[in-house]
Amino acid sequence: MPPDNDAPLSGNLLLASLRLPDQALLKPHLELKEYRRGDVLFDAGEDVGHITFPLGQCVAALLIGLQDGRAVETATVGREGAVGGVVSQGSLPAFSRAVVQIPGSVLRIEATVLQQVKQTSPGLRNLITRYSDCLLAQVLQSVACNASHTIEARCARWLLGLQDRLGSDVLPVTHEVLAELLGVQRSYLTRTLRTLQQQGLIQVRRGRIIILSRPAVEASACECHGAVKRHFETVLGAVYNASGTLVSLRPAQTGDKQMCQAV
Amino acid sequence: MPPDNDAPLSGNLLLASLRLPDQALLKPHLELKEYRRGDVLFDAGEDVGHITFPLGQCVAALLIGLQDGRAVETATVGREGAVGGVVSQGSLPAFSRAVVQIPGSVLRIEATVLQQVKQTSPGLRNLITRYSDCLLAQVLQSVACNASHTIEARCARWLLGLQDRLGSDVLPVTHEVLAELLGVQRSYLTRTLRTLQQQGLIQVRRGRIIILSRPAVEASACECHGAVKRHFETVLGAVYNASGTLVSLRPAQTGDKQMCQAV
DNA sequence: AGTCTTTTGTGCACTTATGAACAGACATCG
DNA sequence: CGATGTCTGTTCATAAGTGCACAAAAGACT
Repeated sequence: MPPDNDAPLSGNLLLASLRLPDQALLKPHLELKEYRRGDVLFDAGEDVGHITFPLGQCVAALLIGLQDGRAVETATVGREGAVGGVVSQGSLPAFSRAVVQIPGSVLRIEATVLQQVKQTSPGLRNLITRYSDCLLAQVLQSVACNASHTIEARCARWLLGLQDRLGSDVLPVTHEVLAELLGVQRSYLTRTLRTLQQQGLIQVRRGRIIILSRPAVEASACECHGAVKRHFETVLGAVYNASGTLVSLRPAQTGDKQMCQAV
Repeated sequence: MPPDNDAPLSGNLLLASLRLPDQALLKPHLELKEYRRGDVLFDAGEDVGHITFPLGQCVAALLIGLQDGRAVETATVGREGAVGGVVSQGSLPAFSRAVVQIPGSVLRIEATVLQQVKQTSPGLRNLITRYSDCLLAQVLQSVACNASHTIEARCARWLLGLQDRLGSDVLPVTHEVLAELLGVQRSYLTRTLRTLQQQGLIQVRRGRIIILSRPAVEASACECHGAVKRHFETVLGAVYNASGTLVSLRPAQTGDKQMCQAV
């Protein structure tokens, strides 16, 4: 696996937000890979060898497997983030499984190498800390969401989240897959989607869900999507376009450095 | 708030697991405080000024407030952990609210000071990173748990978690409070507790729940409590006594250092 | 075209949980 | 002691979601 020096760092918003010198530090170590739906980046209990940065439309999910065989999604990660030892720094066994949901390409770097580069780059340390905080926020919100909100609201929330990451109205997921991720019954989810369709919010097609009116979907969704989005804005300087899609992260600022000098 | 140099570091398992030189670094900056039930350590959106280490039986909860006024618990933290910018390093606005659930004393340190001390102590950096990972694990598991498990199972899980932290069979909580934390209806929770009592697992008293048979409660609980406990064991070297209570964390090891040199 | 597989739609019995209301029990404090 | 406030027990109607079974539709493949 020879490092790919033409790696398109700009395809991942975290990497793109780094200053050029920091990007240059990482570039020689980044490896470009393709993944297909269902590919497992790492499994619970395994050592996380690499940090993976999804590019473009690629989306991965962090899953927690339960005894009854189900595997519930705890976080979604697209080109706005990274997967693998983000918090644990890659040196601890993973608690969750990471699975590719929407196929695409990624850049990845060996966890140990990333640690070394971090030593020399306050900007990188700062960025990863801020992203860690956003990842935690996402998960925290989901705890409350799953405890309190209806399947309809959670489903709408999930659709918005995927749209943000894909930048497309056409979401390539089956009812089956979505039901599993949400941890609910497939047949009930079908009915829920049907309801949303009848209200004109979405269109259900075999293997894909098409968002017709994002504002209407937002109205059906719980507040959780918005709450997490806001945290991404304040902490990572996330910028969204008119249709709600995440387009960039604010580059690291001088003031930020201070935060992570010690880290 | 003059530093308290007689601070009983041993009352918090994280602090106690530090080597003596690291403890000495922190000691002059630690402030001993008392908290009562309901005291708010910080609120969502606020800057987190301090990292707080609960001592003895003191327990705090991280809450996510929802639009309908409810506030659901996303994590419980007792003497095994710390609250406040654990992941964000205290330099970012909090996403959750931290509220004292079981009164008691804590040690706390200013976030900026902790950052400075971390610069000089690999052992401390390592410890906090490992704890961060465990905190995340706890939250990840709760996402799946809230999506999939019945209130009865989740309630039993919660009772076990509190017992671990208190080291006592008598849990001082009202139905009202517990229902709010779990994000469920109080009247239904009362029924659930009644069921558990009829099975001889617990005893319900005004303002407290008494665990009669821990093994039986474990059997009623979902796997989530065990899964998180196991992660604490592997990552923090948590040690439990015969009755299941968390008694200590493995001191930092030489090999661990490597992990966080960069951080 | 026809066959096969995957995905979606729907029916039905049943369980889990909500929401609201109210009575009774307990504790505490003057 | 009696008054008061907080907790707990229970009821009832209703909503939300499960679990299973099977039919119908949409693609995919010869």
